[in-house]
Amino acid sequence: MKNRITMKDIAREAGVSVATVSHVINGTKNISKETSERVLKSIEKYNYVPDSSAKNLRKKKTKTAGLIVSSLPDNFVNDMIFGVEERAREMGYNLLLVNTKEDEKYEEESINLLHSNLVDGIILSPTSGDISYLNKYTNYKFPVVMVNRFDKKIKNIPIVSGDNYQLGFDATTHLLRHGHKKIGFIYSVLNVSTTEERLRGYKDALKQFDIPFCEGCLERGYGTVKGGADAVANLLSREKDITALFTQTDLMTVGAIGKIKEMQLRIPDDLAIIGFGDFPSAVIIEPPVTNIILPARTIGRTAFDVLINKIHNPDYMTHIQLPSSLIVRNSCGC
Amino acid sequence: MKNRITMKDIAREAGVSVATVSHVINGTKNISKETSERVLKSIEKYNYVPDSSAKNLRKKKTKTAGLIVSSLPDNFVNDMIFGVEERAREMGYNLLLVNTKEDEKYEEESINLLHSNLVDGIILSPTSGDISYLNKYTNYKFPVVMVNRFDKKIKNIPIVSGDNYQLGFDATTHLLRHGHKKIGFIYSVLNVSTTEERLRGYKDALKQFDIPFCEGCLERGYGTVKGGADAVANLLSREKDITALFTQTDLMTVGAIGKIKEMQLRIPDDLAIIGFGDFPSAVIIEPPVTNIILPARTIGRTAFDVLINKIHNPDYMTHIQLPSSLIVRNSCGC
DNA sequence: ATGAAAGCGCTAACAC
DNA sequence: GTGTTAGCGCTTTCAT
Repeated sequence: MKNRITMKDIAREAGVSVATVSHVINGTKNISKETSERVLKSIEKYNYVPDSSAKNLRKKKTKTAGLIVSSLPDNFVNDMIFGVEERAREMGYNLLLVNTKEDEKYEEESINLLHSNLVDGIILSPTSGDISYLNKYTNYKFPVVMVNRFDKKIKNIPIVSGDNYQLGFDATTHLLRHGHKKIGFIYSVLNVSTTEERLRGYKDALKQFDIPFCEGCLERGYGTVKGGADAVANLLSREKDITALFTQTDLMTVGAIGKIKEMQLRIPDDLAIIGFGDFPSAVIIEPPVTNIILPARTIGRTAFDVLINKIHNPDYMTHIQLPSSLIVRNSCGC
Repeated sequence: MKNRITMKDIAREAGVSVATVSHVINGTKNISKETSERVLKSIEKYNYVPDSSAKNLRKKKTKTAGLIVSSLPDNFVNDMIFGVEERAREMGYNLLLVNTKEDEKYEEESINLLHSNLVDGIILSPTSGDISYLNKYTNYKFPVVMVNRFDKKIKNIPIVSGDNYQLGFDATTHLLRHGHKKIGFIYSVLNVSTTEERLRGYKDALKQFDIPFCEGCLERGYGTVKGGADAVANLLSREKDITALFTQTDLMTVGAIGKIKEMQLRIPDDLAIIGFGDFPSAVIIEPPVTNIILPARTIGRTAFDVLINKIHNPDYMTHIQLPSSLIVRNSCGC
């Protein structure tokens, strides 16, 4: 393995000092055109790229951000990830991706590692566990922003999320307007702001229609197709008079629909359904499925912008809530 | 912003030298139990984490890998990404994710940047463009492995991909066996091994059934739902006697099915379809769609393992081809 | 078993 | 406009 070219080599080759090389690379000082060109030529010739580690050590910045997601990757999460990635590169940052798969311990380990000057800041979509350990980092101003899921108990941490309360309220209201009185709520993770807020919206919508909240209408399942199917089966065997469903992830929505069809129930006549999160095939399913969505890509992009602000100003705070929208198709009864 | 704790601080606190601290952290030398415990205690107390940049500079290794993908992210690519991510973390590596979106120039820039001691190696799913610039890196043994897509022109680069030739052959043969004589082939990127290999398989299958290859049966579209729909419309308006379709990405498959339904054609009676890449809702679509798949997650994981080998041994070479499998449902006519 | 010190490749303050 | 040099925080060789 040939030894790496360093700035010193370039300097020697161009007959200048390393300081000069550094300055022409970074444009940090006026260097005469001739010298500059000579340096550039050597750089070209040797295909030289400044060592990032050395630079990072010296500048105490890495120009990379960490993105830690915890969910089973569904369409929403994937879009959000690519939103972050897209914005990061637009801003000249690299992106370190970590998927904790709801593993709290691994989440803490990851943050600890990234925090070691590996990244300038972290965008975190946390697990449902106890994440108060985060205060350890945010307290002394290591830039962390929460995306999608948030936890108000953590101090000094900006948040970018969807307006999940309104989302829950709107989806439920829509079903209520179609005359449904008993609406199943299928989720995958509890103690997480997304689910909790939607649930709050769901309950408030019920209240507004003077319909009592029924504890048995809540059903938890694994956040996969299979999980959605199982949840529907359980829910329906327990609460026979449910006439509508509100599912919380696109994978579960698909599983739910599969199970409903398998049970020979008709959508939306026997059972109406609204899912959270759009997915490409929603239109071609019979009937086309009504989804309530959040702008995943924008949430990701915005989270990155907020992180940049936080990096530049350690006291920066905000809670941005992006609005949801209902994509009305037919599974809701419309 | 409080100043970062360094090894020096820990050393002072514990009343030892930095060398000792380093050794207890890394277990690189025998340190007496008492000293060791004292050091550990200080580390704990200050929540100290060694600076990664300094460590990387010194060791000339970063324990992070770069993953550069170029495709519009569909189900296959996403699964592959998480396969790489999963394996990376199992092996104690971090993952830098870059999506070039088929932008050749950005791809080259990214590689150049990552190569600057930012990552120990790169897993690349290249654009369709001319990537011979890669030789510049692989020639002097910077570890790069190609995943999914490959280009034999690059020297000294291991490859992990699906067996796309067999995939194309099998999918086409399956359709042929159902009696189809004119099969549309809908793809999104040309000059890329995945498409080219599948096409080669497609042609060979045709040959085996003594059916002449029809140039007009090939249709290119943008790799999205809309792209798939448009491609079908174009294809069908030109070649009216096509009775089966083989689409190359899951998004295009969905778009194609949507368009077919919109045209009031029946699947599989008027038009059979097999798509590449499975997607969660394939089962609940009417009719359930037959897909031919590649083990995306395994491909990702394997690519990472190959990268590790390449990092340890600069001369390591291989071309691993993972087999495809046909998920027979009903859209093919079965 | 522990410590002193060199040096990884770069940036930036300072000198000329 | 250009060069000298200290030092970022760590690992590691060599002493003791």
